[in-house]
Amino acid sequence: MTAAIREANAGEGLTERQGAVLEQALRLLVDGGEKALTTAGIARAANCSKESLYKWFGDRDGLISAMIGFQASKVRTQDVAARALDAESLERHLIVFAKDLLEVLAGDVSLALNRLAIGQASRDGSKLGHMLQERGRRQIGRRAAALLEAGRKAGLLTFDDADEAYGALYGLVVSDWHLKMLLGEEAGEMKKSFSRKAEQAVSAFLALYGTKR
Amino acid sequence: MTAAIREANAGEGLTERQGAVLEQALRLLVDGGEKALTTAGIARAANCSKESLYKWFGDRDGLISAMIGFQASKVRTQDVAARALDAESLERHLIVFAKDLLEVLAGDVSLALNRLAIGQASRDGSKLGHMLQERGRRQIGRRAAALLEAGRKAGLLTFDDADEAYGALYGLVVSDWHLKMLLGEEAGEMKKSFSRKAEQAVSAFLALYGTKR
DNA sequence: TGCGAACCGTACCGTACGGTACTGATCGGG
DNA sequence: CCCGATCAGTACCGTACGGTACGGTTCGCA
Repeated sequence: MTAAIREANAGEGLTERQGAVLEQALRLLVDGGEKALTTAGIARAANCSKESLYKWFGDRDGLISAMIGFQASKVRTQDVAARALDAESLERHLIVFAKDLLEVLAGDVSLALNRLAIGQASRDGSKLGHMLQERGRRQIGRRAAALLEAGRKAGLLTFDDADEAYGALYGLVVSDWHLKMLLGEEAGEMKKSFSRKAEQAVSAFLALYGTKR
Repeated sequence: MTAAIREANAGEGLTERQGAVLEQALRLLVDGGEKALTTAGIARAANCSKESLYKWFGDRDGLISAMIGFQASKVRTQDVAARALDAESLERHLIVFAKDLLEVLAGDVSLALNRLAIGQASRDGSKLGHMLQERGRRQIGRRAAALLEAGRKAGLLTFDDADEAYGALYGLVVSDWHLKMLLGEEAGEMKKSFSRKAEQAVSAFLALYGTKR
């Protein structure tokens, strides 16, 4: 935990103290939503002064941006070694990917940050939205793209447009669950069905884009 | 327009004046996001007094709830006549449904209300979220369920769990476009590809659940 | 014509937030 | 031992919002 934070700080050019402050800010956001994310509240929760907040992050928007960057740099998606790929291991990797995707999207920090960015999308020219897409989504997208490409190179998958294939995989896996969770549907019950959901989605995806059946 | 609003008012128990006020409030929300949705702003835009707003809707939350109900009752999804369904007409109906779904989700009022409900999901116990799901989503879901059931009865589709099949259709059609739009991605470019996207999604869906191929 | 209800416009109040300024304490280096 | 920098804690300011109260106007109705 602390090691991951220290690495995140290094990547973002933050001191350990600043990282701890951002951690508290994320906790406030997760617990109470955007309304709870006040400068006074953050200062109180993190035992720092408001003046320091403004010195370190400029203003409230800068602090929110730093929170997104900080959280993104904590999540590292390891690329799967793409060698020795057969039909069974491809399916296994796809299922793992699908479960990871569902669990990332259902994470409370991810949900809180997405809610925050969506709530500000109409006023800030979607700056936070782009940042969230670039720092969060794009990472896991690359991992999937690499996996799909490896499957294609191994003759296990067939598709012309990789983006289209990824879109189908994403849709089959996520469907409308993400939106339901963003709207506040209790995630507790859902999480137990993630495994089954992931297997079904991958099975359907392979039926569409696999070469085997 | 006015006829639709009058009908909406009747369904919601609103006077024409109140409907006009809600219309202005929706316009404010679409143009400026939640920040622009102030009681003073609504009163100014609708040429009414704040006192009337509180008299009619109770408080700000009541007004927002009324906005959701008002908008939902304006959109009426006509059920497709399910007779004389062959493979080609089923596909045509599915494509129309897919395009309608994408266009509804991309509508600026829908996006604004979803952003508003998502932004409040953490503080109000997802009351608005449930309302949006019940009044908006559920309607179009029923239309799809009826279509799928008709296809199954006609021997053109095969599935055990209708919800699962609908989830797959929804995911294939929408993928991550809805989230991208909620995050502020410009919808102008996207809309032109809705037709192609709908056809591809339906084609994939039929490959999964159709009996023909 | 007179009356009362509804309502617009505005002024008003309490509160809460973003951001700034000040004070005092801690601490490392010369 | 002192100096400068950093920072916590707090007080403070301007603003904007939700909600309420009040004067003036319109309009239906008896």
